Amino acid sequence: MVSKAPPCSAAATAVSSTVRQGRFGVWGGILKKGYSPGTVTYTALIKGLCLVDKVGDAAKLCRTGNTGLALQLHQEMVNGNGGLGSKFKPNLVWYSTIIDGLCKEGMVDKAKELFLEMKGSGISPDVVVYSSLISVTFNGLMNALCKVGRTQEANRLLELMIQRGVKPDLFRYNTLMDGYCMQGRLDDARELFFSMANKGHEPDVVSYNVLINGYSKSGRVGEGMRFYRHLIREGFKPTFCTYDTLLTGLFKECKVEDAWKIYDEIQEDDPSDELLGTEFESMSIYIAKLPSQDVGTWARMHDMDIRLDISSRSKEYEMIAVDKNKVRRILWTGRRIRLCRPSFNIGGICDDVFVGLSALLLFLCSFLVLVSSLPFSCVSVRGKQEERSNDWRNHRFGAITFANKYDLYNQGRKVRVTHLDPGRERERRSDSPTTLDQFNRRSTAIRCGEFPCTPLCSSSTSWLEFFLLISSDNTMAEENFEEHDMGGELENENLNPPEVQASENGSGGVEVQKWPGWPGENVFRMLIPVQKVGGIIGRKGEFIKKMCEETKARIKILDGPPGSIERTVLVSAKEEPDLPISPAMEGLLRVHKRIVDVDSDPANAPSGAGGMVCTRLLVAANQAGVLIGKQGATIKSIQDASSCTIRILGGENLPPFALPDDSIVEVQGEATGVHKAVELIATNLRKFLVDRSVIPVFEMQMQVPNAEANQNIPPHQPWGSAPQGFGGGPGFMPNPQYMPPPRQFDNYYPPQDMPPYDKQLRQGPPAYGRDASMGVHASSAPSQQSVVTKVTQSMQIPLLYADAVIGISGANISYIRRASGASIAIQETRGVPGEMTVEINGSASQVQTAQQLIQNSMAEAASNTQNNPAAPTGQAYDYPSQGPVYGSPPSNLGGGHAPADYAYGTNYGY
DNA sequence: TTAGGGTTAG
Repeated sequence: MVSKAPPCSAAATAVSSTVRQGRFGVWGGILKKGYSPGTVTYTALIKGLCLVDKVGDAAKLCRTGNTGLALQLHQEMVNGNGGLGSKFKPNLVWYSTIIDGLCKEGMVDKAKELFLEMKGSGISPDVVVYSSLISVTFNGLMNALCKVGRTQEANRLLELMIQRGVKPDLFRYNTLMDGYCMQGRLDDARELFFSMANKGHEPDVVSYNVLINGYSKSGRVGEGMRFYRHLIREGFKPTFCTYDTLLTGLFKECKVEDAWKIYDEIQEDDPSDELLGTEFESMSIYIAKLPSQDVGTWARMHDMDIRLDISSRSKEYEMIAVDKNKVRRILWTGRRIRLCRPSFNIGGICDDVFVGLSALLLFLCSFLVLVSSLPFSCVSVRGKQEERSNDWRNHRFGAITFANKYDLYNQGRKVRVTHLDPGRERERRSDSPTTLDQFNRRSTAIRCGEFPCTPLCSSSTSWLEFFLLISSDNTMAEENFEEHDMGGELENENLNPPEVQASENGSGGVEVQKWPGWPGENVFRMLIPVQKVGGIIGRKGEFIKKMCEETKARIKILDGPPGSIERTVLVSAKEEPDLPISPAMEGLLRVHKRIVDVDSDPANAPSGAGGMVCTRLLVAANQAGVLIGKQGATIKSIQDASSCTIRILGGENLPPFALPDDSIVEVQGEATGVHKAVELIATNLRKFLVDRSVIPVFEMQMQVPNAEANQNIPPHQPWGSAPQGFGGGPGFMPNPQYMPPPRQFDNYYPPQDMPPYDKQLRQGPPAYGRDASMGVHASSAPSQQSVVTKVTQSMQIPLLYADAVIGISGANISYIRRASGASIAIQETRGVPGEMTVEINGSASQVQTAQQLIQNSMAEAASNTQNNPAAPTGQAYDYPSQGPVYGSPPSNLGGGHAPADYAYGTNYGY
């Protein structure tokens, strides 16, 4: 702020005279320009305003951090001394404004003093004055140290207001309800809601929002939903806040399916895109906690066209395409591509310097494209690289895939690639349009020489971005974007010089090869128990050799880390698009046949064939997404056709040698069925093609031991054993609802990619497996809800620690809620004085995180107490109890009673 | 007759 006030005395004189002449505009302009007047000037201005009956404006000046001055002037007025005092007496507006200013600055006692003084001088406070005091009193309630006293104070004040004939207005009711909600007194809030109409105030949308918010925060979102339905029935238009609070509650309580329904409703009811143009915080919170392995949910969110804010996008990749006519944004997760509404979030982009830079570049590119006559299109591929992963490849491969997918090279387009590597704080770009071959060679150089598969920079994440400037007048039609999956992470990377080949297409014609290595290779990875390895290789390699010869597939059993119970069989072969079963599929099925001893002729089936077997395939996350299909349709159809149970597993189920983005497809059932399922799975996955040259990379990476991250995994199910129930395998806890009380955890911070304690708490298989195995055919709503298994845990905490756990203004508990994602309710422990019950609800990891954070808070408080024995006292807290458990709720409140039923006690101590 | 205050979400 500039401080260039004219010399004080001169200014004061100038102001006084200016103001007296009513020329406020001049001074308003000066103030707006950033001049900071000195006290003398201010005083002169305020006095001048008062004298010309602009009391409100004068008092407003006092409120902007000038309460001291205001009080001084006030005193002058009251005492009647000095120039102002003799001419101006404080009136209702003056008091009102000053009191409000004091309240806002936390000087409640001084505000009270003025309140009394005002009444003493015969000025009756009106609803505005009461409101300021009540608001501050209620806000003060959030302060864990004194809220009990403040509740009563606020109630008394309200009562006084009513007694004096000052009627609460709609705002007041809403404030009051919110106050009750903040205290967890939801039943009181609810009663007040229903009693409002009787007092001549129909609830408005804010009234509903307050209650929905209250219920959402207290883990009673079901009731929040009822109010939401009520709101709709009454013909109100929900606001952004309605939805965001409701969604927050639904996500907190893991009612994901309901949340999606609400989101659908928003889409239906919001054709103007008013609401959807804003990013839902609730979504972001949910998404931030969504495991990247949860492909189904990700895919579904993209199907639903859910917008993500910038932080949520860090989990995925974003492509922005600009061509001469259209600007499009494409969200791309798990390499599934989705076209979104064209929009740029400038505000969000500014959150991140690099992203801002990228956006700038992109805009420059788009500017070029749009204003110049150059027939260029610009495509940006970017994403956040996570430490210890090889995600950087995805971006580059994404760029290549993009170009390949739209056959840009073959159409004679030239592609200019710009790559930005902020981790190294330098920019690298190719200055001339490249051919595919040049591009590939450059990519190879990047991959081999300049991009180790280790963190690019010291921070845990860094942004990577590629720009393609594609010389074209081609229109990348929207439908092209819509339906394409982007294929595997290594898809269509071509490092070899172009070969000129021809292959027959389905109609018998000859089609020139589209790009070198076209169409690429199928790669399948099957996990097998080590004891089955011999059965595949055969004596002197006879089996494996024969299988390779007969199927034309490459079959390799990868080395595993010492002691591992599983090995990977990698089967690859060039795709033959016209064959119903590609060579690699054939190879995979042959290997599988050896594993499960299944015979194509059931008559020759060995005795084991009728038993239950379990086959596991390793697939990239995006492949798992494809297998699941829209609403789980694909996985269901495979299960139906094969009579098997198929589950997609991730996280702790992965073997140590799995790649970061891998999932397991586990098929359980009768051997013949499992074999059929494997065939169907392979059929679905054959469209994921990689260039031959990257297969060794695959092999190499899978043979790099990564032991420490996975050492504690419970042993996998024994091969071929009967499918287990949903209780989890050995090493899993039973239903966590009945777990013993939590212990102290020594190391809270888990490895980065692993949700804490999921290993211990996970119950049952992931949702898709479960839904499918239960034979759910109801097409309307497959239970996505179970994607996050809900757990409830209670902790008994001495009230001594209430302050530590809740924090000032609930700051700690809010933080814990937010950090853990769990829904946390605190209430008195019935029958145990001096203790409170903290009920935590959420996914296993959320609950565990919350528990740990609570314990941390307590431990910290305990150590502080040791250092400072005067610290926490055993004060009882009522935050945030559910229902009117604490204190004495206002008697006869609401519930259809007459207005006269408002009785808040009688003595108000002002 | 009005000023003056302003509720929910992040």
